[in-house]
Amino acid sequence: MSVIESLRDRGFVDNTTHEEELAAYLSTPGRRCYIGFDPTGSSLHVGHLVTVMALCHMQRAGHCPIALVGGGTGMIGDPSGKTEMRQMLTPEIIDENKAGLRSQLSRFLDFSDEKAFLLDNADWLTGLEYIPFLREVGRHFSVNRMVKAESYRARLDSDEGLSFIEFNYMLLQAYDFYELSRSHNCYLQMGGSDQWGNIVAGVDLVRRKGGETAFGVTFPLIMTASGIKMGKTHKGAVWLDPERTSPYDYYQFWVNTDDADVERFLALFTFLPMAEVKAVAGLSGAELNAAKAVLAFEATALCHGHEAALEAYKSAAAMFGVKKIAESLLPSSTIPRGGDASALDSVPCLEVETELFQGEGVPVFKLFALAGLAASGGAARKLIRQGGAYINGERLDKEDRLVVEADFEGGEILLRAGKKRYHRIALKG
RNA sequence: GGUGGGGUUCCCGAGUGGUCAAAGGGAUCAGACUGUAAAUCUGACGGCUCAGCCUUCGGAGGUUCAAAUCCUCCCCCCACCA
Repeated sequence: MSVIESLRDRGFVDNTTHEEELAAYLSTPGRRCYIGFDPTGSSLHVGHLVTVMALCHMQRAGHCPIALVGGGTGMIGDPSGKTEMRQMLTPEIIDENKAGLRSQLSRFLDFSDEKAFLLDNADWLTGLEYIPFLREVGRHFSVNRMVKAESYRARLDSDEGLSFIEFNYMLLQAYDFYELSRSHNCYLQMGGSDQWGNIVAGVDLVRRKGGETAFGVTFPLIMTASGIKMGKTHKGAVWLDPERTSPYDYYQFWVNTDDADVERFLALFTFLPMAEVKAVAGLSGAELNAAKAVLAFEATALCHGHEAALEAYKSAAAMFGVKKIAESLLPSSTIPRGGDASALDSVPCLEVETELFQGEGVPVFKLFALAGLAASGGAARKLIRQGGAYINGERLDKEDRLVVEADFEGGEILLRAGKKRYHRIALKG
């Protein structure tokens, strides 16, 4: 099975340009393909994962992925899929974000020995000169057609309008593709479905300027069954950066996957064989729940490593109970199947001075606020009032109950807010 | 530049002098039910040192015992016209 077929099978493909030629292009190993990443944030989040996984699949299939950081285009801002104008980024912030991107991508891709590249389009975009650019690139673009592109139309119809700087985005992204085709022999660009217009513009430009065929593939926008953009939660994005979203929280994010999404997500976000993934379709109840654990385990292992995944798994087992995961369920997964030892190590922990708990002690609601389980002291009080706060497994009934040294078991206290959020408090020293 | 319409608590959106921390919906949080899911029901939902106090309705002043609501100036947004 070719990569492209395999990607299609796993649900990655939304649209492609000239399908047959593309399949032929990819039948030779070592082909280059690229995806652009906006350096608008210092960390990637789950919403980027589809594109990252696609690059992984390419690399595993023997091709050479290029992650293109939009250091240049980031100074413009892509209007696609945005209802309002982007904030322009300063070069310093872009630099910082680039560094973060690189470290995260290298968890997924092997950048050694030119097996993959990380490039920055600032390298060729910032030096462009206006008049030559217009003469060489601009003349290939029909404003009539650009205006019809989905990415612009939404903005043209909106109250916000479209600024001229953003209108140029398409030309620059198209130019990227042209540049990569020449400098890196790269003839395939992939991206989210909102990038279709930009990608096609690049394909056209490569043809017009070089007379060569280039290809484009877009991925569907992944929505959860409840209709939210993948990776967005109430709290904002689920980050790939362990500093921002701990491996434990990352694991929990996946465990909390909607029933209806499990099979689809296993296909997209793990490398488990499709034959096994498809078997999940018929499951329900506890079995389906076990499949979520596998999904969480595999996804966490990919992003944070096997060790971290194991820890998150154990912590979950400690708090929610050990689940038996049948040998026959997704057998390729390396998730522990029996009920082995559990650990709390990956539950976030806050160290506090011992003195605080000597004498009077500290009112519990303050601890909840301190640990970040409640946004403020007031919110913590509310939580307790509603019966959603626990200390060492016991439900609290008094907001200002004082916590003293004697409450610590083995130097630690386990706080719990609601059903799923835990935090440890440990004595310092 | 002209004319008209707007800016309300996370979002949408009521509210035209006191009864307004401000209707209703969404989102969120908690509880019940479950499978750490969904759906449903219940409660919470500006802040706090929480039976009380403090701060909000674009900004700054003013009128009034009392203003989100009235007046003045300013800022910003939108539509149409230029």
